[in-house]
Amino acid sequence: MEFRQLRYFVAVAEEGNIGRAAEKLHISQPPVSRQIQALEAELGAQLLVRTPKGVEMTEAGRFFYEDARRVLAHADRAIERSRAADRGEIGRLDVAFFGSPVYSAVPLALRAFRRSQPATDVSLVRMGKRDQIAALREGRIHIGFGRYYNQAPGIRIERLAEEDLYVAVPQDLPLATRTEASLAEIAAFPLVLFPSGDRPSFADEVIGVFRQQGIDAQVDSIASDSTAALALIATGNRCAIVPEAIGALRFPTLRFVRIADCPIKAPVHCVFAEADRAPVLVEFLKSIRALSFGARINTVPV
Amino acid sequence: MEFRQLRYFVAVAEEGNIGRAAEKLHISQPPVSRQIQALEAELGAQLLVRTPKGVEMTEAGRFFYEDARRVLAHADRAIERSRAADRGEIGRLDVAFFGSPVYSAVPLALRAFRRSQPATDVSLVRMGKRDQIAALREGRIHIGFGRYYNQAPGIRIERLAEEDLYVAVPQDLPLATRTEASLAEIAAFPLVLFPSGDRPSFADEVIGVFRQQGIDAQVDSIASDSTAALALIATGNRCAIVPEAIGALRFPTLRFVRIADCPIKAPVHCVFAEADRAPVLVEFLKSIRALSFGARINTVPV
DNA sequence: CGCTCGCCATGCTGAAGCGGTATGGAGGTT
DNA sequence: AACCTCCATACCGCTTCAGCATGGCGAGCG
Repeated sequence: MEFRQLRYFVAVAEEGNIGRAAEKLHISQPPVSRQIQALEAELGAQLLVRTPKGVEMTEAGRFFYEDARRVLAHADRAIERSRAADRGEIGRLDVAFFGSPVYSAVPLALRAFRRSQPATDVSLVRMGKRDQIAALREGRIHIGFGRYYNQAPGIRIERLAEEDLYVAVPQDLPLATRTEASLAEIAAFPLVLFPSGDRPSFADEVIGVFRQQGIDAQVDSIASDSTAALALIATGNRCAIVPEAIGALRFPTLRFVRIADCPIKAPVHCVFAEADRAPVLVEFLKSIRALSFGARINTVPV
Repeated sequence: MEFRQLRYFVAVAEEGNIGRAAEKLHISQPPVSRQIQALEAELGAQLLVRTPKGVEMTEAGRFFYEDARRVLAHADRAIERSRAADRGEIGRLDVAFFGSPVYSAVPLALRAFRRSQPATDVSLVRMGKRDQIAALREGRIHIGFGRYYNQAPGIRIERLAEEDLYVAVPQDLPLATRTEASLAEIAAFPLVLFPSGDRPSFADEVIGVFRQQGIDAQVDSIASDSTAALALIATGNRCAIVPEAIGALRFPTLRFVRIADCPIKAPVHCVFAEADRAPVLVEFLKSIRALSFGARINTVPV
């Protein structure tokens, strides 16, 4: 069976006349007759009864007509869908994240993408940074979000945004009422670092800042992630250096104070496989590159 | 787009390797490569990425693979359905009836047909005998049931069954308690005939019987149909000659008494267009010809 | 580092299928 | 009875397909 035969048959069925159908198909009449005959022969069923006025469908013909139309329509849809998939308009984008970007850059990026490609699906999983690289290599994810990545062959790292640093302090400390604090003032308190796990991490950056400034910071503990760190601080008499995005976590007994003399910012990076040509990824990258993350992230926390 | 391309692509997608797909398709490798290329060119989308180990589907390829499978399956179903329709296994049978056969032969016939071809649909409409002939000619119905038909060109009339005649009498007449009655005895009462409308009819037959026997029957009235006739009789002091099938109508104040010396029976005929080759009709005729109507119709009425 | 192997793409050839023109045949109409 | 309409058939180029042989590319191995 061939699509040609379906198209010819549908035309004949609708015209009730082989000659007129041939005209509509912009070919001559004999090929239409022959293709219909071949079709009937293959089915082993008569589809049309030839009358002096033209043709009429048999019961088998009526059934086949309905199906033929559906098959043709289905085939057209298949073409359109594959093109849409090629353009990144449909399909699933698999995204991984690690750490506090989940509070800021990740939702902004996903929202922008789903707005530009509303027919796509997005899956989002938490995944350590090393795991993200492995998953990218195996094609399990298209893109990962996090703060600090090591260079890796075949993996592209792009900086999306930078966030100012804040210090998270219990509300009963005098520092909590200030609008700004200096690193030296912060160093008076035991410091909670995070996250534990893959290096380098935000914890390393924070240590580096104090070292660079020649300030002797006292490390209280290393929490697994920012949430755990804030919970620890809420026990009192500790503080933590956090990226602005953490302000999204509104612990009732904590305050976030801007660090006045901080020489660094907390970056947000995305990682993806250089060789990945998945249209959804291409479209996603377009949409996040068009985004201005800074403007929205820098809404004042707390 | 061609079915060949869909089949080739599905094979390649499932094998992940053009050469192995070609083997499975029992052709050589180059045609498969070329058809896939042609498909990709037509879609304007890359479906496969060529790797040293074989091929992998792109996102567009995965979408197209799913659709291609469905299109092929749909096309196969279309073939099967048209064949089934050709065998009379699916489709709709349009049936008309007139008069009391609706109480006996029609349900038996329909039941037998739906048992042998359970996937078919049946529509049933009441229609006068002349209308039936016209509807047969225009293809609006496949078959009609009734008692008396005039010969008509192109229309085939087949006798299906014959029913004994009974007299319907009010229960308060002495006749009502008898097991048999003679035509002469019946003629003592005013007679309700039916139906009115197209001739010849059962009313003509009943009149003919009395005339033939030299009995002077007294016609009370002509009812539109058997139900109306029975309702009239229930008013008292009248009776009607009815086919056995009418016994299905169990009016509480009526009795049905067998006619001892009746020289005729009431036939049930079906009519259909000689030229009608509709498979559902062919199958329906097979199933009713295999039926023995008599045995079941002659269950004792009342 | 070069060799080999596996896989896909390409060029060429013979054969099959498709569409076009011309024509025949059947049935209904005037 | 002649004509008309419509479908089927015969024949002819042309396109397209499958097969064969070969080339190119990347991965894996010695």
